[in-house]
Amino acid sequence: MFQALSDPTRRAVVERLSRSPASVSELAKPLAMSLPAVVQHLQLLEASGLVRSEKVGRVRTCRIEPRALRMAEQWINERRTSWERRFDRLGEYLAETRDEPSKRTKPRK
Amino acid sequence: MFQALSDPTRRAVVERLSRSPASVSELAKPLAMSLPAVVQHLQLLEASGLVRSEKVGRVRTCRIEPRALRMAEQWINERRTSWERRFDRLGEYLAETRDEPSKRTKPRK
DNA sequence: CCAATACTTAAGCACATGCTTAACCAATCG
DNA sequence: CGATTGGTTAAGCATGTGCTTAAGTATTGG
Repeated sequence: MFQALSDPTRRAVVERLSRSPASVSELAKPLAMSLPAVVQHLQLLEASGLVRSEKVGRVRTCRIEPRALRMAEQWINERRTSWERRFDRLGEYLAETRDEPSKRTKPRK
Repeated sequence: MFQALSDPTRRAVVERLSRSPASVSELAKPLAMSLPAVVQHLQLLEASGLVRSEKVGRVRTCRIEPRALRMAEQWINERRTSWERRFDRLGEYLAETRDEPSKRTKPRK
């Protein structure tokens, strides 16, 4: 999924789709590349779960899948907050042990 | 930055660093690859701003940079909420126009 | 029905990526 | 000191990625 978001073209597609669903050729229009190239990107986005699409008649309409985005968001959030919590505890520890030399020596185990 | 997060090894490193800072060889230990390979991943992570490191003596200590994570998180969040807001408005529209046939015909243009 | 539209499939190619090994440098340790 | 530890640099290689063009296949408007 991060794999899918790692390409600028695909992020542009996600950005476009975050506004409204669109057909393949609508998505391709602003992108300086051939239509098959765009389709390949869409296949990857769909495989990653970030985009869903369905074909009616001869036009395939693509829309974003917010659940996948939410998962990616959550992964990052967990790592970040995990670190920040640790950082906060360290701050508290430093505050507590300030001017307390007895607690500053040998805090290990 | 998403580029940096697109590799499983690098996500593992971020995961490890989200718990606590670590030296290069500590990071390398659980990874089934040579040390230079790990260093290359670290260089990429550092170039992306996700990780910061400093060398004291002969050991380089790496730590996570939460600001970069926050930015990635925010990018995803914006796209997701943009879509969900649109979705909500559509829901309202449908609710409003329910049982109002005059508004349901020819909404185009 | 015929042609235009909207993709789709397939093959191929250039460059990026993720490794490897070998050789090297600089701090420590005994 | 000389050996070890912790990391760095460089070169090379296999595979992956992001395109391309060419040649399809359905659908649909006139």
